[in-house]
Amino acid sequence: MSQSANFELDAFLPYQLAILSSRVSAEFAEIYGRRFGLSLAEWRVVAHLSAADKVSTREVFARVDLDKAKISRAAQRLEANGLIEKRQSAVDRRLVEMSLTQKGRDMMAEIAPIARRFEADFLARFADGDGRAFQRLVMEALEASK
Amino acid sequence: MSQSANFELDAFLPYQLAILSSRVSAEFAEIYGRRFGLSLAEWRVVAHLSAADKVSTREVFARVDLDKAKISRAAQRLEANGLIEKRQSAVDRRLVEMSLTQKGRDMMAEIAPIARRFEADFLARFADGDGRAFQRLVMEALEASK
DNA sequence: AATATATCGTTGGAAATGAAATGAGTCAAA
DNA sequence: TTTGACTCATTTCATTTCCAACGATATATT
Repeated sequence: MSQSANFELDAFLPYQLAILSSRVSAEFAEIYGRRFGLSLAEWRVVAHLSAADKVSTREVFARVDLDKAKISRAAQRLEANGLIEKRQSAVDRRLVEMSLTQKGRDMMAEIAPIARRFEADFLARFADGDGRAFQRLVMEALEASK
Repeated sequence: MSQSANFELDAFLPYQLAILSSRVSAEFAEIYGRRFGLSLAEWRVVAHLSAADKVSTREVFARVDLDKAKISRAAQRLEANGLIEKRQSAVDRRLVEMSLTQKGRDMMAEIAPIARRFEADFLARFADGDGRAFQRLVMEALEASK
């Protein structure tokens, strides 16, 4: 009998990782969704903008793991809601430079501590120093899979 | 100036986790997609069935982190392709019992070692014993977030 | 038994998604 | 300086997804 067909999905790391990630994301999305009406794509865009302003769609695209169409649509909604500004780059007129408005910065100033707290709470679920170890290993895996 | 608005998305664990998970899933999906024409949902269903046969949609739903509609549609395609069988449960006629056909078992017998190899290769990217440590911590996190 | 309530899997339809097409702009080579 | 090959952001369109409704069945209450 082919015993190798007997496969334990639960013990399969890619699956475990997917479950963990989707749970954590869903938990956090619940917060910024309920509180600020943001979608995941919108959250990522404003979060990225808060660190590096004057950013083109293309740069966001390169850094944030969303496809161009999603970013473009997220940016449209963010602009409509007054959270970001978009303007054509003077240097290269194909590029759209996005930046947070004051309203956008205010919102990020509210979300940032909530996000940090969320992360801290998550890490606190681990025993002892395991939280930090976990984060270190996640970063190691990210480096290795680039 | 509100410095707390300055948020480093790259260093935010939920984001890191999402990136890592989607990269790993995409890599593996490439394999079962190209080689067996399976979607993610289909892969999960057959993988789950390989360990526990005679399973209702509802049980798959409970264990596999997919919504009912997706499972139902995945099962339809799998049945159409002769990989699973569906029959009404004699005990409770609302339930649909799914199980792998011989063809389905054969396919899983092919995929299983590929999956195990994929996982091993991924773990080997880590330094030293870090791979096992990582998997242990992922499981710890899953337990803690139930 | 009759009725009400809950659960099962599937389906319909609105919304989201992603791949490719589009149109505007840049740049290099002849 | 014209041509052609690229690149950028948006839009289009076919597909997928998700939620809620549905019909069928089961269970609890009267």
